Amino acid sequence: MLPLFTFGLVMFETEKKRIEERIQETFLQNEIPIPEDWGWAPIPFAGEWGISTSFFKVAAQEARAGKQINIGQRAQEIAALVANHLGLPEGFSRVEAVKAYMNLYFSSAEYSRRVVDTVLTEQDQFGNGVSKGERVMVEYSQPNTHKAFHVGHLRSAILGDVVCRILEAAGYNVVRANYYGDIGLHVIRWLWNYMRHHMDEPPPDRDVTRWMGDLYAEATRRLEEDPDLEAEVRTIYTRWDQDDPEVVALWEKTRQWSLRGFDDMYAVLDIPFERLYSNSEAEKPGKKFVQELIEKGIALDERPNGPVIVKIDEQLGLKKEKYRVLVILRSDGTALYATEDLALAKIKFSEYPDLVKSVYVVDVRQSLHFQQVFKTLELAGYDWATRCVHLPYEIVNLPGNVTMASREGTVVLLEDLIREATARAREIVEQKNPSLSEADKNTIARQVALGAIKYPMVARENTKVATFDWETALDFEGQAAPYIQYAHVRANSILRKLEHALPVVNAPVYELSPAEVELIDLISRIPGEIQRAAAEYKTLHITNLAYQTAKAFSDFYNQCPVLSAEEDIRTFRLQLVAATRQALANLLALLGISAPEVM
RNA sequence: GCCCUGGUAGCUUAAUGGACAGAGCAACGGCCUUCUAAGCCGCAGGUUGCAGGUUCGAAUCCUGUCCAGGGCGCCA
Repeated sequence: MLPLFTFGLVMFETEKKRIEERIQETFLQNEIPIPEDWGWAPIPFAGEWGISTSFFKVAAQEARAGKQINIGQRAQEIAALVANHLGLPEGFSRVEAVKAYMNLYFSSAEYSRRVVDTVLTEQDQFGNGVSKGERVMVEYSQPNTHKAFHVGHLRSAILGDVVCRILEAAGYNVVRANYYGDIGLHVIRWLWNYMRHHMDEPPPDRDVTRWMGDLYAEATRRLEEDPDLEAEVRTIYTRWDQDDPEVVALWEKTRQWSLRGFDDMYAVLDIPFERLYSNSEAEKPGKKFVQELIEKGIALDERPNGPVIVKIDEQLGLKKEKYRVLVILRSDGTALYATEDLALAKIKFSEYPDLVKSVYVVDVRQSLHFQQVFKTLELAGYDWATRCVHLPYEIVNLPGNVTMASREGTVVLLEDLIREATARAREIVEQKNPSLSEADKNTIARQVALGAIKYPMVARENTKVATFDWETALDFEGQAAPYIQYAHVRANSILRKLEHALPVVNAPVYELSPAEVELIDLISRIPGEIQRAAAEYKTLHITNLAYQTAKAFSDFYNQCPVLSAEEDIRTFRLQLVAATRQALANLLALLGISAPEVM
């Protein structure tokens, strides 16, 4: 059963209900069984606007019940029967039964005005669902301190941010969470290198994250050259574990440097967080929790000869291996990611007991890990464990399917990407709009660059590997964010030329052209697509719709003159342009991309 | 060995089990004294990896197989 909100039909709920009742009457009168599942779809022909349904399922049901029929023919018969009985409902201009489908074409006058008026009334709220009164937490980004922030880290940050924006628009109360990897062997290696070779060196004013990453790479190099030095690293780890004041103080100070660098980057990217967690804070609760699991008999303590483990499949009585074995504490008693993840989930639900979902935006390589963690929590008796969701995404690779690695020096740093993209966008603004002020040119360049960077991260299936290459990243044409921004700019440009205020209500509606119908149709789908995207955690539905709407507007722009049109047409077109500008701005906002006025 | 993803035009990709598989890039040919050409139009380009099956109907579901990537008790 398809949810009713699918395909933006939310705007026409009342009409649809009435029609469904009439269809049921037809079925009863003709002794046709009423099908279990019923679905409406938009009419898929460009420039045609309306709703459509098919009767294959009903006919197939009759065939299964023993009737000797040709399903295709019978379905068409039923479609014709229903269409006849239905007549022409109010608000529709045409009803047809064709190829077993019944197509109901909207009467453009009434519906187009309704769509345009709704957008212009609701403005930046257009598309948003009513509050669901439910809270959802989304954890995303999860950068490691003392390391660089590269393009590969971008997907979680941007995907998570956009998922949050979509959930908020859909009517959820969203808690945006980050989870810093601020302790672990990588951090200690960094500290070791700093203490031995850079003690008291201050971080640079700019590009702190790059510098942190450089020192980390240096540490790795030194340790590779002389593996014996690992002993020194382990000594520092022990000192940290035992709360040695010198090590802890240095750790806290340097950790702040990374966090400051991340804050700067999140500010540039316009990616906010509400609750910050770190694995250092989950470490001690994690160890305590492991102890509880041992006492409950869920975990098996093999120390000192082995680690603490949970034999999940055995606990569940599974014959085939599925969840396998999860190691939750090292044999030397130090914590693992799993230790901390168990505790963190508990912390989240004790802070927000009403979470209906706790989402983890983490790359796909950790799928098994999260299944294990969630299942272990379930075994421990926490009913909220089933509300934990791993939202996996594929990683960002370099051309040739090469994974970025700091050690290989193949990483593309976020700072560099933003700088390059902005410079490129700046050149183009200079060509297109030389008369703008320097400040405006810079702002626009920044908006275009960030849009171009963000869009490809959310405009593909989460489960598909993204490939980063400079050429594509710096291409501002075609199916990309600048195309959508440009459509917004053009709409704005028409409206700016108005001498008087936009006429607000009851613009007369004339016989609309296909380009106009297409545009209105797409705008009307926004509320439904937001719900669908939220239900499936799929940003792709929004990028698709944003691109299609921009494309429809470009068609309209080319085919339908606005300012030079005669009075009646002009009035409605102006409203349509205003509605489109609003719709595009709202869609871009959902993607965390700014909508420039000029570019 | 077991498990999870993906495989659609030269490249990047879209498509709720449904009406002719839709775009962008690249190539080629057009369109700026007309609301910004970061645009538009045209032209091409596909046995949806392969083989079976389910279904009235399969890119989509199932089975097998090939290719690519990933995961699998003390990495994160």
